[in-house]
Amino acid sequence: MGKEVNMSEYGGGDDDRVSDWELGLPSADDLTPLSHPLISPELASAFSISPEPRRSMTDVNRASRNTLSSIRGELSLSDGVGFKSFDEERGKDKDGMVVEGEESDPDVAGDGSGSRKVRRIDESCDEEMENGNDGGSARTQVKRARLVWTPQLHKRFVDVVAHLGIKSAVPKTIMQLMNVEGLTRENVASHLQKYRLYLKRMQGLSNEGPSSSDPLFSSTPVPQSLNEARGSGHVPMPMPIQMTHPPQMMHMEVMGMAHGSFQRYESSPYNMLQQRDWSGSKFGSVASYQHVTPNDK
DNA sequence: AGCCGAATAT
DNA sequence: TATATTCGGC
Repeated sequence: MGKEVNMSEYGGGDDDRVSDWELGLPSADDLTPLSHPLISPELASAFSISPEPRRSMTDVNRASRNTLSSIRGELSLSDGVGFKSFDEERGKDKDGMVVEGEESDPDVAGDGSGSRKVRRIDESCDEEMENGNDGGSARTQVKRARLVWTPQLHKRFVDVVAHLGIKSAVPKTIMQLMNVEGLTRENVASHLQKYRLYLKRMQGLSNEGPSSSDPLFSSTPVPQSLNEARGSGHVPMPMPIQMTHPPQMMHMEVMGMAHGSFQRYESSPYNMLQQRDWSGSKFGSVASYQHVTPNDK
């Protein structure tokens, strides 16, 4: 159930890569045993912290699958919909996971190991508000958490847009090519809107007239038939995006952050810190959903 | 109907 | 500010 991914070979070298990758992993002895609680039960109960989500082997296996699938090119946003199992916690599993601190949380980058802060662990159940409506449709749409455009996600977005050319770079197409599980057209549309404004500013600021050196405006014909890639149980192959030109970006620290900068995507320390070599054709960035605390109750 | 893009909302 | 949602046009 769920989703079957036809994992025939993509390139063939994947297994080797994974093996290499595994060499770098800590041995089982180095890891904190699953059974070992990070917070003592007393402490937990004292603070009304939910008593250890208790990771089972099932959980571990699932996380493992997620990681592997992202390695082989399938991105996925931690299931935004419906389920929020606790072990999907941010900052944990999934290799290059970027933790976006919401509100107050200045440390993030620091510790690579050890103490993960215990931040507001609450609301074990906030879905399902009762609907006193009469009649019938019991469809309660669970609200998705806000998508956080991590540098990796954004990079993929930019790559896809660049390779589509400005013309066919519309939300639906972009979404399809990005091939990120859970990413919606609306997500992309919203981001695209902002991105276009950003490009417009860049264009107007640097020099007048449509610069043909900008890949985005050179009307790249859509490569192949990227439509029709769906319908049949065909596994969407991670698109081997390689850019003809480096992404159009400049360091704009000089102009101050008032204008121009598209967030800090280009210079995020996370990039240096934990970006593997995405060069080539494999992708592995992961985005995270931020559960914006709606309202404490 | 579905998608897009701008405007507006959170 | 970043992202979501709404709204009008196609």
